[in-house]
Amino acid sequence: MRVTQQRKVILEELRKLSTHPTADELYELVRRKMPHISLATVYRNLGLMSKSGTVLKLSAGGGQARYDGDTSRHEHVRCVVCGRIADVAGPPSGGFGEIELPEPPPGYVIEDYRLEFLGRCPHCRE
Amino acid sequence: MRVTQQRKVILEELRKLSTHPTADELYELVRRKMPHISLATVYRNLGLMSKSGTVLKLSAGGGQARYDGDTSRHEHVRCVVCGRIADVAGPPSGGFGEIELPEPPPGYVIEDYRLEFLGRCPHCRE
DNA sequence: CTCCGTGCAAAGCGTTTGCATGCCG
DNA sequence: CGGCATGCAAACGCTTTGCACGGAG
Repeated sequence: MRVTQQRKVILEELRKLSTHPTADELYELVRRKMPHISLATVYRNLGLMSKSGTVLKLSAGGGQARYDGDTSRHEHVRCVVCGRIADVAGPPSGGFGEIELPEPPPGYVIEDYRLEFLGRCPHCRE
Repeated sequence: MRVTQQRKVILEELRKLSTHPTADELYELVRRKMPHISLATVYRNLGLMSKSGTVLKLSAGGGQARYDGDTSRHEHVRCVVCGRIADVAGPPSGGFGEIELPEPPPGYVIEDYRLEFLGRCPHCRE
């Protein structure tokens, strides 16, 4: 995988953030450093980097995907109103962080889990 | 909320299934009973019913949403290859089923969680 | 010099919506 | 009969893709 200017800037900007931006939020930021980059390039590289495990893709429930430059196992809260995501301090003490995989339905294999908390962000609490 | 023929058939068909169909899978089934129903109606009603809590919308990670006629709290496995969903027998013993909500980030309120297991269905195990 | 990666624009996919008609209550 | 729900088709939002050019190795 070639090291292009675009890839470097995309990853740098993503890693600076703890806001779990959407592709186009990140695009806007990257554009300040590299005004003629295209949104397609941002999508393409976020796609590749999430497949290779360099970044995490937090696919929303129907809306836009959000991306996380921190790939260590940690949990998130998603605001049910605006979709914003924040890191949850934990993990454990509560028992998540290492959830025991259950008995799979016949024929299935269970390999992993996905846990996310739902709530409201400061901006959406009315 | 009016009781129309369409709504009755949609809900009946969904409740017959344990396959967690997508909107268009359900549309195909409903069409056998009601050939001139439109896909928009299926979407509209699944939307309304999931908002009112009559059915569960299991929003996929970017792909199509799937729907569940069983609204009691239970967990699912999603096949990472084809997206198919099955019920997990549990819950507990493993400690999920009642996950303790963690300390929220400053300003946030945490109200609920979403847990789903990832794996492979019988059809996608190569 | 060779290709992979890029920019641009158009296509794709699931879902939603505007409008005129139809049917529930 | 009044008004919400439907069917149809077009619009939508996010994401992906085809193509010709440009820059990394």
